[in-house]
Amino acid sequence: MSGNRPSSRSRILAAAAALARDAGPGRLSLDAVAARAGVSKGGLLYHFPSKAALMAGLVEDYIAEFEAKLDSAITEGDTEEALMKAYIALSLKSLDEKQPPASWIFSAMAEDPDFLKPVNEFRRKLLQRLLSGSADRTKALMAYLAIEGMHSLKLFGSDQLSGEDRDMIEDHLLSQLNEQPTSSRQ
Amino acid sequence: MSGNRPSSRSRILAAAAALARDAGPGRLSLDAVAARAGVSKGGLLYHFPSKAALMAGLVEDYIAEFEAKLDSAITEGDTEEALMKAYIALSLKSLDEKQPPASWIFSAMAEDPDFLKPVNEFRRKLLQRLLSGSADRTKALMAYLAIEGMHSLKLFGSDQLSGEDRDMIEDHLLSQLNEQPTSSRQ
DNA sequence: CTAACTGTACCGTCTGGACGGTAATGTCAA
DNA sequence: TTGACATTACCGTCCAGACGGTACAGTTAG
Repeated sequence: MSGNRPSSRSRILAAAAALARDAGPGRLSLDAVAARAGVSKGGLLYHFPSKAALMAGLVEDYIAEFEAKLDSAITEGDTEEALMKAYIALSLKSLDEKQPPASWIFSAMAEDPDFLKPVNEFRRKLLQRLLSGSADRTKALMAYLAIEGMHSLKLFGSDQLSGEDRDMIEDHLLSQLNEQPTSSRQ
Repeated sequence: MSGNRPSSRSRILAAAAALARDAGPGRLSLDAVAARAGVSKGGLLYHFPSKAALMAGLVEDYIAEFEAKLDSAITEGDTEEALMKAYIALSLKSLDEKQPPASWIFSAMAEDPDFLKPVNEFRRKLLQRLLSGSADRTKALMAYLAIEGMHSLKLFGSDQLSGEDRDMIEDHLLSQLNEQPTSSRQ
């Protein structure tokens, strides 16, 4: 369904994301996005016939990109634990580097919280896979929540965690994978 | 600085929070808030002379309320660990019950991310206190991040966690408080 | 010929905010 | 006690600008 246009579509999406970061999530107007993408407003509306379509496109690409990275990080035949390992590495990498936060999420949320439903659905399935592949449910939940927490801090522009703290957490999460479960009930 | 007005000011704030939940964070207009609060727009502008002032009021009350609850939960003379215990209990309670999420945060974020600076600052200090009162930095960080993660899930309207999962996490977090630290470096 | 635009001109709606007015309550000097 | 004035707490109206979206004629590359 999603075409593999190399230039315009992705340039518009990138411009929208950059604009939400630079100008603030509330300043994400069609005019501003078009200007930033170097495209006329008519051209923007050609690719995304409404603002809702733009938001949906942002969400779609966001999920697809993450899924692709996750899939490529986990080679076939791996154990179920490999998924958790890949998820930890992938998340921490996106957190660690100077990669900017996905501030456009706030734009989508303000426009209509339903735009984020596909993301929630994706995450729900991911958590299920993570849990089913883990011997200790509590530890797996803690890992997932801690990563979610770091994403949240990043998203809200908080710099409460130092690089060393992040490394500590990563070490901790990875080391937990190679331990036997402690009192896993059910 | 913040007066203890019993009716109008707090009614407006409550109306704003309710409206962000019901109509969506992007629909938080002065007109809508005024109507919901049973006040004319002029009346609203009397209490909050600009939309920015409204947002600041929301943030201020949010922090003050949380701080008050935290302070009242921790009696004087308690050990440093009591703060973490109180924080866990307080957070989980606000997560567990049918208490609605603070969706107005998205409105504030869309308007201007700087509105959330006081919240980040408050949280930063809280984390410092939490860490300084903890023997095992990694465990304390994990606890903080896991709670942050649960807050994030709630805020984004995700229901990935069941009530049992939340109870499991709470048990885990509290049990961690009564254990000796494992390989605390530095 | 067609797809992929550009550019311009609009339109209706919503929004923050300014403004003037007003009723009630309080203050205080003569 | 009373009259003059000040403050508080609003109400109702108005407006300029921004916004999403439409319409359409023209242009350019394959």
